[in-house]
Amino acid sequence: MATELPFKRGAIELLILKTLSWGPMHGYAIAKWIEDTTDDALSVEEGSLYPALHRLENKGLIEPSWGVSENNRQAKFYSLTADGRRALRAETESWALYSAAISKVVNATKQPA
Amino acid sequence: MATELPFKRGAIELLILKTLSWGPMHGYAIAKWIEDTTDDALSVEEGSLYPALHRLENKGLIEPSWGVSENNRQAKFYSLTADGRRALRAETESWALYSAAISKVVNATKQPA
DNA sequence: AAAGACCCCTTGCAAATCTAGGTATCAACG
DNA sequence: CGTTGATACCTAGATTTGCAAGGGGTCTTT
Repeated sequence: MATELPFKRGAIELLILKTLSWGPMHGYAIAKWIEDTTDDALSVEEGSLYPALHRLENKGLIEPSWGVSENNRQAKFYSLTADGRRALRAETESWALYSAAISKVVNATKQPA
Repeated sequence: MATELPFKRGAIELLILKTLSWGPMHGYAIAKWIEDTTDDALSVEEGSLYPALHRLENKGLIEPSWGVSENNRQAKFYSLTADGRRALRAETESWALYSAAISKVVNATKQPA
């Protein structure tokens, strides 16, 4: 009974890039891995997944190539491009700053000036 | 020169609720306080701020009343309602779960199964 | 033969942030 | 006294993006 946590802006793309940093993977497996890794706290809907993959491809951050999945089905394997690796670093850093900033407010204990 | 960190979905509302937990405050001051507290890592645009305030008001989470600001100007002071306090608790918890889940993926070091 | 998991996709809605404008008041400065 | 800058509020429109709800097809298991 996972608490359904809707994705915020841009989060899916970051997670996809991170997932692909392990090596080429197809969309369905990417979604599964994210769900597994977060103990189903986050669920990656296909209606969010595939558009996100296409956006990343259009931006030149990932590259597709057809292959055969571990279950013997046709599948599109995506791999990170050099730009994709750069974007992953940038967005990871950005996420760290962002979540730190939010936490700073949420955990504030002092009155405003 | 703060790194511009665009807000994700729903984040502004959480920060506004948190800010108002200190007591009634007007919109302009809320924005300033958030920017100060985060050392300008987050900047609260007025085009995001006021619609967010109106949304919160429509949901019954905050309540406005006109008064005079510390700079001797007419200002709309918002205060948390009981529902607003509940929402603050709920969204704080939700943010903690969400950011933990994202971090779990972003900081993962092991290969997927 | 049927069911269910696997794997891809698109359309269209809804929500929310930001850009770019606008109005008005007050204090301070030249 | 006129102008500038900070204060304080607002909205319209563009853009983005997550998601619900559909669709298609393949492979395995029962």
